[in-house]
Amino acid sequence: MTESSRGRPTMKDVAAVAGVALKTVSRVVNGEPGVNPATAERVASAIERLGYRRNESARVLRRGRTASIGLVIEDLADPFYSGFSRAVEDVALRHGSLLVSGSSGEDPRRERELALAFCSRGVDGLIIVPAGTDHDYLRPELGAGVAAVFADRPGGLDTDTVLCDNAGGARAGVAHLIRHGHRRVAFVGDSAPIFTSGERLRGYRRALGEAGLPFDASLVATGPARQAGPALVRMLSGDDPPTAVFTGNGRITVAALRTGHRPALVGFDDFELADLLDPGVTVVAQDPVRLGGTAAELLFRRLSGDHGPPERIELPTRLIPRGSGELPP
Amino acid sequence: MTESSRGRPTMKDVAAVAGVALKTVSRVVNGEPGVNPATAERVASAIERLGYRRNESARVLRRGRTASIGLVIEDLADPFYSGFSRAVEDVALRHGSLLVSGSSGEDPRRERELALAFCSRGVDGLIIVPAGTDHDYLRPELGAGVAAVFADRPGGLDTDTVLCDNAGGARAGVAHLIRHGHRRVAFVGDSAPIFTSGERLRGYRRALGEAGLPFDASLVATGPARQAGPALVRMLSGDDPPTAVFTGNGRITVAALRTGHRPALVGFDDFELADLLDPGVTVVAQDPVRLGGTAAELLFRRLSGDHGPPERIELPTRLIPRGSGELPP
DNA sequence: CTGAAAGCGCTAACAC
DNA sequence: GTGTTAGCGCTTTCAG
Repeated sequence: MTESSRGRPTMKDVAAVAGVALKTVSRVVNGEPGVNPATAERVASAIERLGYRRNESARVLRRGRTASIGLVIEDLADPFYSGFSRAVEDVALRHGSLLVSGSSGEDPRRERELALAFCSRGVDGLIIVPAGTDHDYLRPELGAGVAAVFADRPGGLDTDTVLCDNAGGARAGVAHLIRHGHRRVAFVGDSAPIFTSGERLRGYRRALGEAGLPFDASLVATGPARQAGPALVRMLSGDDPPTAVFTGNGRITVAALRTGHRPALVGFDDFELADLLDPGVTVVAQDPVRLGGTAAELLFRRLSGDHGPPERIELPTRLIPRGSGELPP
Repeated sequence: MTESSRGRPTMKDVAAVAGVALKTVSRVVNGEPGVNPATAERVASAIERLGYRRNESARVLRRGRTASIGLVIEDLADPFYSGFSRAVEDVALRHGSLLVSGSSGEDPRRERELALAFCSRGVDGLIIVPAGTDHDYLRPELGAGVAAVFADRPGGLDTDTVLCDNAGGARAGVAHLIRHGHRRVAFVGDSAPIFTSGERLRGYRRALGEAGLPFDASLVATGPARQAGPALVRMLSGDDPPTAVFTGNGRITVAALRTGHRPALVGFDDFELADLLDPGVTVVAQDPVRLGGTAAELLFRRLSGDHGPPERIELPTRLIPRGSGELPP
């Protein structure tokens, strides 16, 4: 062994073996110009022989940038977010960055912990699906040069944000049901304080209003997905039950399907096999891959020096009729 | 501003503000014992005032450990791996570690790149779902003290490995079809060189053998998931078609369902909504969450100093009859 | 084209 | 209890 005792070889070890100065090794490792090809060759073979690999931690300490970005989402196991994350990963890869990620589980404290832990590790930028609304904790980090993009929901800071058209999508979905003759349309959605849930509820009310239908609070149920099924069953077995249901996200749509009841149904979010059920499930689809990709592109644009004013991008949704939304009352 | 020019405040800055030595700040930040409560309080308030946060890169450079682990999977967007990843994340969180992850896309070169990039960043350990079979590239890293666990498939190195009982599961699934009267059972699976695919095919053959049925190569199709549908259709429309199909993974099961044909079917891997289709899809379920959790626990056990011989754990599968596997020939 | 020296922010080892 | 010193492995000056 040539290197100093146990542990990985360092540039110093490589330099010793190649018979050059440490700085020359650095030049070769980083592909800097201005090294004699013969020297470079000697260094390269020393690197090979020693199995040398650059220590990123040391490099980061010196340079300040890590070529990594942090991602905070709600739950990696949710298909929506896993597609989203994969898109972010792909963009990161294309920009030579690694991805550090964590799930907040809709807990603002955990979101904060994760984001700050990522910053401590010197990520160059953050993509955050906000669990909370207060993001003052990020101020010092942004001041220190970390870029941040909010995705899926707006955060409590004026930075780049990528959303999808929640209200418009919900409005289109509910209007679709009304167009098919329904006058009592229920809304079963996520917990009310969640931004996307509120927006979708807003779209629901708007569609009702535009059709001249009254808003009936007894037709609205919001809460965690696991309560959605029972809530829907209660509604359907009450007096003057709804003939159609709009579900506020993919998990709730599935919960609704599991109740065994089959009212006319349009759900927010597309999901695998929606087309194979009987009837096929009509959905308002958003595109998690595009959402993630857009957020990541925005982030890397900032990282490469764009200092324009914060952008707010809203992606469109798409209504996909498959049968359940076209059932008559 | 008290701290040196722009950029984040350092321990030095905190020390200056608190009127103590740098080392005292270090003690407080790391919760080391032996600091006068009053002093600690002064330091704490200086930290608060300055918005100080410990620089992990510097800490890592000094200590050698990062409190982070690396995860290489096939595709984060695949529900199987997203459940798996989430389980790893949860265990990592419990051990105070962050997760750096990347998708190999079944490309051994990319697997290697990711794993080595993680090592360069000083991850304490790796969990790898091998895309390739040669893992010599990891030898220097293991030598330098990085722990590694292979999951879902064995790697080319004698380290801890967590698999599921692929052959046994497939055998049980195929036997189930045979028990329901089928004598011509097709196998549609993933590309042959993939470990899990080979094992499942082995289980298929074994079940045939045990039932005294001949192996007929024309009833076997292996390849990427997108070719599975057409291959199945070809089989079903040939002379003497199969009356039942065993599909080798979740994606292929879905592809089979999309063909519109409805032979008796048992699929490897459970998937959401399998029970809501008509008929419900009988599956051999493995548990990605348990697989990921087990791999992570194994890794952290090594990281906390267990030097026992490499373990190889095989998790059981579970046959879930739902209708499609009980159809008569 | 190549090298020597300084120092990134922190922790480990040892004083006081 | 607290402070001083050295140095982790690298990049950044600045000199040859």
